[in-house]
Amino acid sequence: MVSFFTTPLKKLIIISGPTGAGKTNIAIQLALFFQTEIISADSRQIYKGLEIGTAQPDADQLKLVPHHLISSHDITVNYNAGQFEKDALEILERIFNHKNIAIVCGGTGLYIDALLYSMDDLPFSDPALRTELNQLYRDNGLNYLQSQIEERDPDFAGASDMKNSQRLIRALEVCIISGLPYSSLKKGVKASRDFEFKYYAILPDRAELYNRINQRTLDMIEKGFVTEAQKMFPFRDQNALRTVGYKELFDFFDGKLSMEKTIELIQQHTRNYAKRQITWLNRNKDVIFLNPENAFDIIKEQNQA
RNA sequence: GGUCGGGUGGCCGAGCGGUUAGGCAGAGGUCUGCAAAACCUUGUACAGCGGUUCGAUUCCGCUCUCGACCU
Repeated sequence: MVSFFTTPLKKLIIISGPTGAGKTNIAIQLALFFQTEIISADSRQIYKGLEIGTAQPDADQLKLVPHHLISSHDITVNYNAGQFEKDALEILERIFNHKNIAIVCGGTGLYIDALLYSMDDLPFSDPALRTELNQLYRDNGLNYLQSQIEERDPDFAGASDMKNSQRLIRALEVCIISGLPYSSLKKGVKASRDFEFKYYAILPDRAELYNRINQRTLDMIEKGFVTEAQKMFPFRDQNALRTVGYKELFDFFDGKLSMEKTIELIQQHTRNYAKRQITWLNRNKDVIFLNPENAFDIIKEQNQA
């Protein structure tokens, strides 16, 4: 029964979409319009020192609107989706204390899903165990991981990730920590959130998107991306630096690539990344796709009180 | 003009008388704590024309073409 005294739910507006679609600007415009704050959902913009290469909002933009989880972590930190879920919920609660609308902006689909739909209560990864499993994989190959999984979690063994060492290692890790099969712990039950959301994806047409990506790469170089990457060179083994742009520039520093080839590869790999993001968004029926041109107006209309 | 090498799918690149090279790109896809990551699916191409052969991308000849060297 609908009550007159039901307090209206707080609302979360998600601005996602592939890299280079123009999310940042739209999110800032919306934040200004709704007088609220932005939580970034980007697995790489979270790191300090990657300002140019991950296209973080610049100083002026950051002054316009309060941002969260931008340049907030040291590059030696191993951040992850589970942590993001916790952090984002916490920040969101603070924002909702005095605002009715909050904005999440970012292209890391897994992080957004974690926030919106929650993750099962699986154990976090244990660094020591993770290192050990990585070592075992290096020494004994994929076959070893596969046979371990077949033993501990036959149901998972039927899944399609049997050639994916990364997923195999995580599954094994969960089996070992919990003493239970990984697949038995994946309940797939969505936690209920005390806010409602609108999940938008900014999506230019493919040719336009690729043009933007190519141009933006050139702009980054112009802004000093090479110098920024040089500073990060000593940290190349950190997960934070397993990132499009930095990887290619590291090869350039190693003398493996010409600058021309480096730029070409950065553009190409960024396009590949964008395509994967689109694939991710496509399968989610909550996602509302919008053109960059009219996205702001439509979102404004759909969310005005 | 002569000699010697080469010409393989959008690109790189093996190979061989009869069997799928492979990689990259492109396209599509997977996705529960590394996600800008990791992984999966997808391409019948051998310069052209003749010849040899049961069979030629692979052998021979010619043509075209690229490169190197010589005159």
